Amino acid sequence: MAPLTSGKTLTSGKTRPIRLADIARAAGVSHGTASNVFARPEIVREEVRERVKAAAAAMGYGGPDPKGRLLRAGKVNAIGVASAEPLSYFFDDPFARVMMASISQACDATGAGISLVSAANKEQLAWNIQSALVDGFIVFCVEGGSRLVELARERKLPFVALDDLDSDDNSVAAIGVDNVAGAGLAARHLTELGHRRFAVLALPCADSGFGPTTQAHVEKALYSGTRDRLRGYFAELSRSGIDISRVPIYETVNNEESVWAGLDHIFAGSEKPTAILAMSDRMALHTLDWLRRHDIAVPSDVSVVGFDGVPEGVVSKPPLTTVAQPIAEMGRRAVKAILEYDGSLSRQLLPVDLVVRASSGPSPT
Amino acid sequence: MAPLTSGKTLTSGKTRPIRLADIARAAGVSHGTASNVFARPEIVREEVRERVKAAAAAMGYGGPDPKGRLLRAGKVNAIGVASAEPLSYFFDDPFARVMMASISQACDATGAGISLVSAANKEQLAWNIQSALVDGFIVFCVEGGSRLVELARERKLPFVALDDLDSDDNSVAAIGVDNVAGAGLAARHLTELGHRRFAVLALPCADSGFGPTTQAHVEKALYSGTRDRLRGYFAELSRSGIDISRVPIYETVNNEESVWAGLDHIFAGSEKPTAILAMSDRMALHTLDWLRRHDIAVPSDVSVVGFDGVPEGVVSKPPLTTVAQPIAEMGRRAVKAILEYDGSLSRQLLPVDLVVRASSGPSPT
DNA sequence: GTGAAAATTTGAACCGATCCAACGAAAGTG
DNA sequence: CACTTTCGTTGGATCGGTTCAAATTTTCAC
Repeated sequence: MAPLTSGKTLTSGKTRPIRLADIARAAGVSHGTASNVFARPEIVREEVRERVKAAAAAMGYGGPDPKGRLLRAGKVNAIGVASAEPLSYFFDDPFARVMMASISQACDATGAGISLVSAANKEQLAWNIQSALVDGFIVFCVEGGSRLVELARERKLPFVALDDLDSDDNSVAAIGVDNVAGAGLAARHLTELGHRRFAVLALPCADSGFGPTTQAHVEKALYSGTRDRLRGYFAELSRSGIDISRVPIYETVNNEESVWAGLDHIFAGSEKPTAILAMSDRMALHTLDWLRRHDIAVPSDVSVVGFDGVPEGVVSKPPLTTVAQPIAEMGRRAVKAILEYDGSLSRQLLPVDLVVRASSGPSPT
Repeated sequence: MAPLTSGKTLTSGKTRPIRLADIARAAGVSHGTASNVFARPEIVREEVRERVKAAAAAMGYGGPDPKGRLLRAGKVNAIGVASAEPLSYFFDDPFARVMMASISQACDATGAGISLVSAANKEQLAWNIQSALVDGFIVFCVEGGSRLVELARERKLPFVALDDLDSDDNSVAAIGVDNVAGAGLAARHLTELGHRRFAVLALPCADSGFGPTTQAHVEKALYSGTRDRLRGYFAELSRSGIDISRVPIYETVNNEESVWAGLDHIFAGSEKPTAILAMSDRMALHTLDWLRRHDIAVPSDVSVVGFDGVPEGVVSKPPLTTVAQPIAEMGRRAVKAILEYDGSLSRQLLPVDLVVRASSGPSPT
């Protein structure tokens, strides 16, 4: 039906895109008027308007190029969401997905677009952040968060770190939850159920891969959430008189392989835990899979408590007890912080909720 | 630690961003040289380079603004992914998610970014497409696809329609599957199992909401996939001697509410089906939920066959028999089509696969 | 027919960079 | 010492629009 006009014109073998100026010349009007025809048609006399539109159609003009407009307007009307993981993280990871759904709803409501910024390797990341066409960044702070924050800060654009309220560096705008308190809630829930033998599955602490680790090592974690959650667990366990130095900690990379390796390791010992504290629901869900495959009953043999509150935890077998973050609220606030940036530095600590479902129960011993 | 320089300077109450030209002046070099310091530092004499960098740091310059670079460079190095649904569709819908994961992997591999383009309402959509800073579009063609395609076409940028190989309009680059053949596979699978009483859950045909519909109405569906899948179902059922005029078709909007309403309607009749043909896995999964809640056993009472092949179908109760699209391959090809656009019009029809799992079995009658 | 008010149109300035031909200075060559 | 290279730097052109004050035309009242 519509002709396959290319928007380019063939001149001596070379092809050049059509500009607004070309249309203006063809229609015999000034650039200003031509621009108005597209941007504010109502102020242009009808006859002229039609003439310009006809010229545009005849030449296969695709409308004003946003690249040009952008420079003058200054605002891109899009926010960048950055992570140090590959782009597919946004669609694969349960926590990221819920967060993104919330962010996108907030963006939709205000008409802002979303640019996904990420990278397979570190050099690429820097370039991608530096050249992202956005009005601000929301930074996902898992693994490699601090570098990301540094890069975002250098752009001198509004940005907010998600879930990385590092108490050591409060010069960064951030929205997060009280990881210490949340972890404490999880630990207390289990001690109240009579559990005395624990194991912790930790989020990545360094770029070092996965394996058994120690409290001292976790204290140096790049991602403050990892550190704070461990502090929360241990503070609560100590209060119940549990010798935390004997609680095994296994550092994972938040995927099935490393979680299963961790459980293999933890359950190989002689003093098997009756309760697993997982720093993410994703790890907790992989744990449930592993336990089922090893015919260990949940929660009668082993209790599992996650962290995050992702929807998959509702339908897992059994449904997962977890520390729920107000993910939707965090997303909304992050978008608001970028879009309504006023130069101030907002650091918001949101409360978490212990959601008790069927993966936790009284200690068998 | 780092000072909270704002990248803006305060002049008589007004704030103005710092430009490369400001740095050049401060450092006493031409703007050409200042540009080189950031873009090709190796061709600038070290002494000068350091001086410029120092000036930039002192003034709180955040590096060359990509907005400026963009205009000159022409390429955005990002592809737009458009849908007529709200932005959260990309993170909520199982099919979209798998597709996006594949698209994002392909983008990561080439260093391209992703811009999500979408809109709550129609006017917004047009504007968003017209002003998206992208090098090309991948258009998700469910509901409202044709309008989207038209909008994308007007931008005169490379674009490819996903899953909308409308046989009536082959002037559009598209990557899709053989919907007729795929639907045929599903229907034949069920007829071979002895089923004779069918019901069809259809994807949206018009903006008209949901409710019972007819073959004639579906023929006019905006989204060609809906039409073609019905054609495929009915061609195969007819071949088995089934009176297709008596097969109920219920149009849904691909969500739980409309699917459940459809099933309420279908199972309210006297001639209850033994087999449900769902045009998407999402609908099929909602169907499994509905059947479980109504104590209708799958597959012994009713068989269900979906369409898409999303991962959720593997872990559903029972696992879903479906017509699997090569989603990952489609995503890869779509990205390739945009990034390596050479002016040609590629229309690719990919094969589908019947994946038999536990949601289909012999007819009870 | 005239002057003022209203409606349109114009054209230059600007947005913030990159690119490149030309130029100047330093280094190398015979 | 004159002459060619080589290296670094300069400044103007360009990318494709938008904006706004000023100029021009049209409309309208008297």
